[in-house]
Amino acid sequence: MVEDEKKIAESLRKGLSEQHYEVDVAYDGIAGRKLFDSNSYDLAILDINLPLLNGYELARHIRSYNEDILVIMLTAMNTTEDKIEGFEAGADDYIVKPFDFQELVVRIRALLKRLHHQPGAGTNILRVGDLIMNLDSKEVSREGRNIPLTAKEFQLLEYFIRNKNKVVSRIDIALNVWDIDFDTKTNVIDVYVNFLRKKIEKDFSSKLIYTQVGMGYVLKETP
Amino acid sequence: MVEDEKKIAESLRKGLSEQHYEVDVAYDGIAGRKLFDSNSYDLAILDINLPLLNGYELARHIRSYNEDILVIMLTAMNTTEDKIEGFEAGADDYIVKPFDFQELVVRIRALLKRLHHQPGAGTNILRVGDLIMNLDSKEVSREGRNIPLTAKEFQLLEYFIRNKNKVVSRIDIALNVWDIDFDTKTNVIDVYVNFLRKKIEKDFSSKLIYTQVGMGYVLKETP
DNA sequence: AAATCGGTTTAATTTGTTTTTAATCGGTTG
DNA sequence: CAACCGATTAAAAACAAATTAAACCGATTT
Repeated sequence: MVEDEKKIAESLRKGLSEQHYEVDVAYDGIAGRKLFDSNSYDLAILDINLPLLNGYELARHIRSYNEDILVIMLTAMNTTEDKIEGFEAGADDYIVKPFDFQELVVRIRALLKRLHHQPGAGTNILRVGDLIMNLDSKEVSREGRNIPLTAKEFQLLEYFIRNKNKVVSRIDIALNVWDIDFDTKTNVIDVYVNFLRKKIEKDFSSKLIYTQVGMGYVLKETP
Repeated sequence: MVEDEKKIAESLRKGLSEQHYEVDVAYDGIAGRKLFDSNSYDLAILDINLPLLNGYELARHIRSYNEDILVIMLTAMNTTEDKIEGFEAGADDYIVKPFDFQELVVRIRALLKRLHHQPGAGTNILRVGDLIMNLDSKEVSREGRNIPLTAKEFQLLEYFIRNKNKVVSRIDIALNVWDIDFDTKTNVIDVYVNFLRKKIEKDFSSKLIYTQVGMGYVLKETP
């Protein structure tokens, strides 16, 4: 928590400790930044009007180093513009003072429940944009249209989806989809990528599989 | 969105559509539940005082069926008890009417950014000043603009970044990026440094790669 | 047991991009 | 001012990927 009004800081720290949260407190922006740089936190509660470095800048600093840390802005500044700036700096929530302590606690809980929860963990469905893969029924569809795939095509696509936005090399693919070692002699992978492209891209409006010459392939949604 | 006041529902639907969100609307709790049972949504916006089935119950229904769907309560009920009940029913955010439409939009965005983001999937990112290199997606950007690099250019830049502020000799580069021994006959390195400079410095305000005559090159941020 | 079928792999060709070479230009230094 | 070092450019060579057709393989049918 970074909060320069020591009374508020202390009462919050006490309250949160009682809720079994571990809290470190800094009283100005620079001290807050130091804390974040040398520790590993789940969540940050930031005032905006802080000495030395304001809450927006501190939020941006935290965001640039770690996308996972949750950020709550806690401030008296209550115009919509302030809130928008707060969220743009990377905040996950924005609470206006004065506020009820209980509300802070439930909002913290709501955020933390998302932190270590793997989205999609319960389901056997993978998706990238409008492409949907059902791991149980082994069905794949795009724009609602069903696309029949063979076993190898399905495995390859599953590998791509599980590594979406990440360039995977032919060696990665060979190892994980074909269980073969480094073997330059074959071009099965290229052929299968071509098969997949024909089925999941041809007749559709947007590309999904991109070639990075000399590096591999990457499956990603067109923004 | 489940909202029984048709005027509000319609104006929100219109506004969100303009933000390129796809929105379905129901005007009572049971109709809302039907929508969720037969569709696959990312996010729900729920009023609390709804005919037939109230917002808390609907939120609980959604939660029991899918932990991933984000839920925003949007209601005139503004006591702390109401909020706590909303969050306990599984809400991710709670907005009190009347509210500014812009605030709703940024809060939706803040939630959605968490939805498909794999926490802990520590993104492999290197940065020097405003230059950002993503080792997973193999993307490089400066000042937010994307800069496509070829495989060798990428490897060379990665080597520079990993040795930032350090003068690296051509021999170092040859050894680490080209896997070749000291071979005066070639000038590939000079050519590639030139390629890089064209892509990451030309059209940008500051230099990054400096030549140390007789010693090598150094990548550093201009202070 | 042969023929067929779907799926997988190999091989060869075409196409496109990247990498390397080599020659020239330009500035700095002894 | 010439020798040297690096920058720049264009063209050649090398390489990587896309595409196509045909061969192969195993399961199933005839």
